[in-house]
Amino acid sequence: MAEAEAIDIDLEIIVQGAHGRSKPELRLWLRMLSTTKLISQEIRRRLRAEFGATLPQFDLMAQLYREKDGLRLGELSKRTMVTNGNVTGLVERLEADGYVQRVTPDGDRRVTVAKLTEAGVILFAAMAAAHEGWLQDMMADIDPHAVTALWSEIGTVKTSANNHLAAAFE
Amino acid sequence: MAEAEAIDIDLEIIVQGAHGRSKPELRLWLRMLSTTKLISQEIRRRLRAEFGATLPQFDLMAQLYREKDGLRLGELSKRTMVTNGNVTGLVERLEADGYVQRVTPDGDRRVTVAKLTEAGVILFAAMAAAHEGWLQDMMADIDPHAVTALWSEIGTVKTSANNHLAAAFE
DNA sequence: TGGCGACCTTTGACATTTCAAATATCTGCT
DNA sequence: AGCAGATATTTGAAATGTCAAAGGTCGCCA
Repeated sequence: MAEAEAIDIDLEIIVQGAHGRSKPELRLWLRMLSTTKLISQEIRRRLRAEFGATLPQFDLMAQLYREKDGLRLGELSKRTMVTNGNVTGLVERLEADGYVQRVTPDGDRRVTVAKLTEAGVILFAAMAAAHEGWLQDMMADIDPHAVTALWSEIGTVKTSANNHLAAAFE
Repeated sequence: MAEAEAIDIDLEIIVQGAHGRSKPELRLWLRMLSTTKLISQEIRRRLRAEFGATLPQFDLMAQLYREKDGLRLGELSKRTMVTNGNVTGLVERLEADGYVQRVTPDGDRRVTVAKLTEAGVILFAAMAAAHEGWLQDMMADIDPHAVTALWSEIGTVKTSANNHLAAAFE
């Protein structure tokens, strides 16, 4: 299958107009976006193939995994960067599958707390181990120093972006 | 509104187990993912607010913009990294809005070629200009040298990932 | 010339996504 | 007590996303 050649074409050919050259910020963004998309899709494929799970489910379970007491849906929403309405459905399906359980605490009946079931803990532990391995595999060709350096540099990107969001004009 | 504080919590708190420390590759991945998500969402908000358009529509139009003769849907699918089935609907809606036109070439009736209409060209040009500005804004706090360096380093990430995809075992 | 296999797009079933509006519940103030 | 405003979640509509299967069309070869 001529699947591989498709991969190099990619999003990076976006915008940068007929004129040709585009601003470095735009180039960087397009490369970040296409790289992230590429890796995400690979992870999604493998999660599906090996565990029958989706990436959003994995993300959600990851948050619950490190909070044994569970999380309110609003907290889950913030941490997964997913809207409230979306969390509702995600949790619903995970509950139907028996990996997550919903509880309403006594104190406040507006609140719903989601936590992993035992089956959920077991499944997630397996997925997390595989997931980490996949990443090491996919990043195997990168100089280890570069990995750390990149982590740090991308931190500045994130900070900068955070400081220039239109929404949060408090 | 306590919107800003949510942003720093984020995906990065994924996985890395109860044990704490996680592999550098995983940390890098989580940071790339959360940063990309953050910026994507901001762009989506602004596209919607200022142009009533969605990000996938923008992406698709970007591809068509630089190919005046249009693209076959399969090509569009590869370049936007979106599945075939998805492209069908995307193009359908853009056609309904009058920004894209579908044509079946004489030679091969299996093929559908999509191209921007005049209205599409005009709209996209405006969006692209704004889009580039938003990115420069969001990346304003980054050292310009770092922007270029990052672009290059992320290239190695992309290459490495590409070389370790499970799918393309040709 | 008939048909098989390859190629291109659409369709259908689901899951995820966002936004906005609707529900429920709680809190504090009068 | 009682209600206004703040909080928390759900719902509903529309778009996007995947995958697998189905539909056409084409090319080639026996």
